[in-house]
Amino acid sequence: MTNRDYLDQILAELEAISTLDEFQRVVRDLSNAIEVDHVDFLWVDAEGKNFYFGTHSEDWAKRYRDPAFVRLDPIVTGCYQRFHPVDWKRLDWSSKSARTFWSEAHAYGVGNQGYSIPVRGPNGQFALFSINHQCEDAVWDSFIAAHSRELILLAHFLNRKALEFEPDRSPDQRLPLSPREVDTLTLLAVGYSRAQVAETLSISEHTLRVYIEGARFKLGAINTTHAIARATSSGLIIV
Amino acid sequence: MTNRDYLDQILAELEAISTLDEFQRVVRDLSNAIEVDHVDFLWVDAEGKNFYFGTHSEDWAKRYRDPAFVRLDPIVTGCYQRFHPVDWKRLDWSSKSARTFWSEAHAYGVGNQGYSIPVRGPNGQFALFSINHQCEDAVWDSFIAAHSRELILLAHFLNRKALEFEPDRSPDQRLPLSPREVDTLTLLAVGYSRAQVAETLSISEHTLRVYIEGARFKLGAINTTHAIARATSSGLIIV
DNA sequence: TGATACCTCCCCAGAAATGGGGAGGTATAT
DNA sequence: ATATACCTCCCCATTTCTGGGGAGGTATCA
Repeated sequence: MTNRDYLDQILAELEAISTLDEFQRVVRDLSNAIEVDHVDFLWVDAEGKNFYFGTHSEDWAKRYRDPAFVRLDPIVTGCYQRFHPVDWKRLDWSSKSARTFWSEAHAYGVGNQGYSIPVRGPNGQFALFSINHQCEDAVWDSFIAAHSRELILLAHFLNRKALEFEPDRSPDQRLPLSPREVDTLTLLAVGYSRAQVAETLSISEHTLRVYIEGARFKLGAINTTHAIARATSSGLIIV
Repeated sequence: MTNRDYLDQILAELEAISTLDEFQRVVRDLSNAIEVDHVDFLWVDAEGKNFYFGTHSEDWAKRYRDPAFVRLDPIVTGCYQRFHPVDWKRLDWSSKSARTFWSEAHAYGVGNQGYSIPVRGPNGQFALFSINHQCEDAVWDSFIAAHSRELILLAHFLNRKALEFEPDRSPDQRLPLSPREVDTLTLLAVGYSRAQVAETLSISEHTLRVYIEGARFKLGAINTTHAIARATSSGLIIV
């Protein structure tokens, strides 16, 4: 990573990838390119399924493929609601479970320094690109200061690539909601009852039902709650 | 943008910003740095409120501050569900409303070439960084090929900065949902009725109600639908 | 050890949502 | 010009959700 052209080469290599195996290989090679002990890449798709690999041991990786386990990791939970890249030192390690997790990670060979970059996709997909190393704070801090931009770009490209492996849920393949259907769902999503929505939109409640049912059908939802969940999580309505 | 150190300088400048005015100024200066006719930055926060500025005319900008208007722009709608940066030429301009929009944009001084980069925040925040220019296709294509990485990084940093101006909705300030509450909401979000959820979780429907009400309270939601909308859009549950 | 939060169970009545079926008027696109 | 999608209105019976109130056992954190 000392030479910037090296980054260009990695990104070009990443663009060219077409299989998951190649993807894994490129990610693993990153630890040499970046010159850190470990890198890993966690990706949670729109359905909540996990996808993980890196240079850590296979035992450790296996645990990350369990969605329930992942949510125990303070690093993941710490980054999930955030946007900025995070140095692991800055996370909250005060709780007992967090410290347990940390010592367990150590046992699996995870080093003392880490830096994670969260990136997100359009339907709530979540990618976390992390680098991990064993060294002193000062060394690490200056390393991060020097390379954070390259790392961000890498995280961005890794996420983009991961998205290509997701089954297609593009908007073109969905029936688009009509304006009234969007209005209806939007108001329902902010807690209005059907009567209130009908009044707000100045239409009869009967008419309203037509929209709700239309939206349910288009979204493949079996009830209103389901429709709201689908519409919000796919960005069709904004709450 | 010919010199890469220039990018570093811009990013450093961006980091140091603390007011919206400075932010606007830096964004506008980008058109010189990147050497294009126009740049603009649209940002939709977690509540759906818009935030827009750039080098386009104030009249044009005014329209973008209306959330309803923004959703008419084929560029915005085209990027909203996507992840990759998009060249405007590749968008769907076939519909009449899209063409109307385009000719109107021209009347406001928008050039023929454009490139937009969508980036997202943890709670569904959406940023769209666009550059716009008047030139021939070949010139534009090679320009984009040369600079797409810098532009992506810029979009990323602009979004990060914009998030700093958002009122704090960090997870720390929210009451966390209990595991059972998450289970409950998750199953409701996939369309289960209360009876089905109770059966799935092997608890009584009465108990289930306690969780639903607990979750509603914590999310500040006035009914279940509202709670689902909040939970999905803030990533507390994954659908 | 005490506070706090979590999980679990129960009743009842009123309010709201759902399912199914039918129909006319208006834009817009091909 | 014709098809397609959208917007609007209406009834009835059944299922589902909501509001309010009460209570005991367990884990965790300070």
